[in-house]
Amino acid sequence: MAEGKACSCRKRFRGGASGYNCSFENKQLSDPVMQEHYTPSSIESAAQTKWEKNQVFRAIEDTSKPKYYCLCMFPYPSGKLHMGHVRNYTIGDVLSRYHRMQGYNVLQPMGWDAFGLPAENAAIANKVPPAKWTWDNIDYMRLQLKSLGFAIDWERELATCSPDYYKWNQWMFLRMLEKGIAYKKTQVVNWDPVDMTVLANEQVIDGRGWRTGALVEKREIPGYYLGITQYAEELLGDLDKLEHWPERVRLMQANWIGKSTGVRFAFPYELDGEAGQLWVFTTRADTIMGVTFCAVAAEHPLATHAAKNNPELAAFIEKCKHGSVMEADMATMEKEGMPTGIFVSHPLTGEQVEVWVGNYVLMSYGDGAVMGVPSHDERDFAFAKKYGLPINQVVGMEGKEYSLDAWQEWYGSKDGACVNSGKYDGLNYSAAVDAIAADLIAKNLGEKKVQWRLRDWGISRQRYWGCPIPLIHCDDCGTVPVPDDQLPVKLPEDCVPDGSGNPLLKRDDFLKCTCPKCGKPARRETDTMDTFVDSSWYYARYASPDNADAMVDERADYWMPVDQYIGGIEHAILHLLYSRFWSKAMRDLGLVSYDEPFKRLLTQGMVLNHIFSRRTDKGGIEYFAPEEVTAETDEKGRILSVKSSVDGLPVDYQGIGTMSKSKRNGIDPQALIEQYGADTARLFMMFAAPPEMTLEWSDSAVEGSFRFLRRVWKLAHDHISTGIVPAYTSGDLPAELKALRFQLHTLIQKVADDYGRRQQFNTAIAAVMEFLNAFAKADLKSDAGKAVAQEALETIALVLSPIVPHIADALWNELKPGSDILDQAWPKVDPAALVQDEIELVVQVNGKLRSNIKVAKDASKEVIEAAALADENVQKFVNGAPKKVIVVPGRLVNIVA
RNA sequence: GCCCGGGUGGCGAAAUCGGUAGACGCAGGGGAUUCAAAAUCCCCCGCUGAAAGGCGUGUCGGUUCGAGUCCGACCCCGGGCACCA
Repeated sequence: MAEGKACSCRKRFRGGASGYNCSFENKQLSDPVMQEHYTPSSIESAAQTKWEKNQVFRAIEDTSKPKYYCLCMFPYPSGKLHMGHVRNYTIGDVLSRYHRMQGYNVLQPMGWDAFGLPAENAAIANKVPPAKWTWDNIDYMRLQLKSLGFAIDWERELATCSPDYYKWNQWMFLRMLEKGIAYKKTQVVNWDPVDMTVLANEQVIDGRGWRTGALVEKREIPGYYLGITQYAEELLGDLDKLEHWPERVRLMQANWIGKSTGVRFAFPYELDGEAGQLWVFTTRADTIMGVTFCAVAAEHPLATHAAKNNPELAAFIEKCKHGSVMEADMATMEKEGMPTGIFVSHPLTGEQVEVWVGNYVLMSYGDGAVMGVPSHDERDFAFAKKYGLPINQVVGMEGKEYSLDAWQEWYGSKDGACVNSGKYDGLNYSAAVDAIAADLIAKNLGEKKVQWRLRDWGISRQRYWGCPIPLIHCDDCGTVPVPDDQLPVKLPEDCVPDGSGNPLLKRDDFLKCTCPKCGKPARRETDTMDTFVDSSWYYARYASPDNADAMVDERADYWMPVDQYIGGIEHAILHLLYSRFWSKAMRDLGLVSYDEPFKRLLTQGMVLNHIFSRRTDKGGIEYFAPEEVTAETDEKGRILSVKSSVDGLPVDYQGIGTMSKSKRNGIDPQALIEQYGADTARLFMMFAAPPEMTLEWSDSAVEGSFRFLRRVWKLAHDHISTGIVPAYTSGDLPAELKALRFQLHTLIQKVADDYGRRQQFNTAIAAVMEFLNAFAKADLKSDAGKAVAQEALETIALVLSPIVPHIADALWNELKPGSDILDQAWPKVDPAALVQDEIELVVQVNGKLRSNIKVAKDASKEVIEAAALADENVQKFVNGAPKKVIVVPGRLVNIVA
């Protein structure tokens, strides 16, 4: 059903597009004179129709050219494009079109990250099946993307909610199951006791369910995990190979993976006559002599045991089990604990140490228990102070006094040496760790261990709108994988979730099946996969989107890895790490041959806008779009108070944040495109800020981008209306034209550097604007002037074409009739144009700018120094002989007086 | 709380390797053109000062002939924190 839908809408679009393509050709024939005014709507539809008709962006494997696979993160089909999408896809389009001009065989595909929670929310709100809502959104957003004129190969379009696609999620999951990469264990989820449903983190607001307002509970349920930790070492090590990734992303991933080498050791104990061991992990084994307590997670077996005859402790444990599962909440909440009355022996001293239950100890990290060294761990220090536990200093630093009054930074330092630690006294950090580890190992109570912060990836979701996990539950055979020839397990597309649990549980036609092993009636798994699974390999599927028999084929060997990946910085960790892991898993199954899927990464900054909200009476949050509120501001423009324009009641201002559908603060680019055209929208987004930086939305500057395009059009029109001529190639020129050509050819270099190496487009645009200012001022009426004007205008069309392809196409049609700008190579720099005789240097005295001097390009240091000292203005600030003169070739002279 | 970014005129920003702070644009002011308006073109536009000059890149301190850029401490804003995508 999903597939049929996709096909029909593609046909619909093509039919619609061909309806107006004849107007373009008619205009060419009947109206050979260039329009005086810039009219984006006709220019843009003409260019887009031509591109679509000639299929110019179809990517075909061609080993005679270097390939360039340029990929933007595919959008979630939320309904409309927002400015973040325009930014993302324009960056990708500029890079794609630029590389095409540089001779690459370019692939730029597009698809839809089509499973996910918002479709279920929409279903709850509007009673529309998620499938219909999603496919309708895709149809609309595809049209929006097409109206922006991106050089996309639409033949490769995919949607993750199509069974053609998610069949391979299921197939891959079964292979991972066979290899032991996928496995089952319990997971902790947010449970809404009123709706009897699992909530996503974003559906929990201040510990309460978003719809019911009920206090959310933590609940342990079984789920499937992918063993990403099996790849932890490689995922960390290979970060070094990703030299074209931003350093900050590699850093974030390395910290996330979090390799720490330490010691895992045990506190022996005897409980009800039975011997046991409480295992903990620490990176600070050197402080082990300072242990004054141990803390275990609420779910730890010792806690459970102690709670049996201790109702107070049982209540505390119950309280710990409530509340959030989010790390941010865990880290900021008040650290609380309660003693269990159970004592364990210190493994080295034999001293008795009491075990506490701590709400800050995570069962999922390490062994679910930690040693407490309040003297040298800030969290333990606060905990000990709160509960009056002893604090024994065991690390000292020369010249530093240990005081129990307040925590000091150096207490946690690894730069000190052991004190009050018996035979370990005087040892530094690493020597102490080694000695203590050796002693623990000798006692059979410890081991050196590498601990990872990275946890295995839980992929089970108790939700409807996702890829079904291909398993069958049989009373006799247990959990049985769905055989490959029965894939895909198709999701029924007519369900309408109502917020109270997974609607698949009510669908007998989905649930009921026969056991593949014994043939008896059995029940299908109703959990679906995390949508990060869908996005972990779509980039590879674009290479072979039509293959019904294999996940990927040999065409992936041609296109992969992705040469340039572009997406929001918010994906720096999870999506990119999961994709890297999935690639390696595919490689180990022999499906692909690359180790890393993305060669070069550009992380664009988020597009931000103001967020307005109000509490609902149930304790949930209702968001207001910026146009639905009126704000009062102070003289500096800061928001003081906000009211709803509808009911006039106060609204909370939540500050600035990323544009998102859920927060209702997105700006729809449609109005912008309709008013100014796609080229202006594209130009403005590229001009407003460098791609990596966050961008606070403001629509006041759009006008300037439009004005610039109109100016380009007018200058070209003025030139063309007096007759086009061959572009200048060689011959003597007057100084003014020489200077203009110097600027033009510097511009070609500058823009190529900005597009290709720096990936910074705002400065490229500024450089073209600067050149255009000079061009407009120049006198180009002579024959030589006209030839240079032709050369300049052709060059401007070429260098701007990646950013504003429609106007560039139209200008090219006028400047070089009979040829297509898409077939043109990047303009060549004329070395003769770059020759300069004189250069200007800045002269500073004591680091302060005092003058400028002109010297011959190759003037010696002595000549430059003399010229600088001879300068009238410089002499005013220099009395007598200078102490020192610094000459920076080609830049400046600094005289130290 | 932890990890990662960012902070420069009224505003978006530039300064790419430590070398002219504010390119380019928006907004604003003045003028030209026009019967008028739109559009366009020209000039001004960090603060201070009559000028010479002085001050100025979140705050405080340091390194350097020279710091927006490097180092240390702090403040504010944004992103991520594993079930939003």
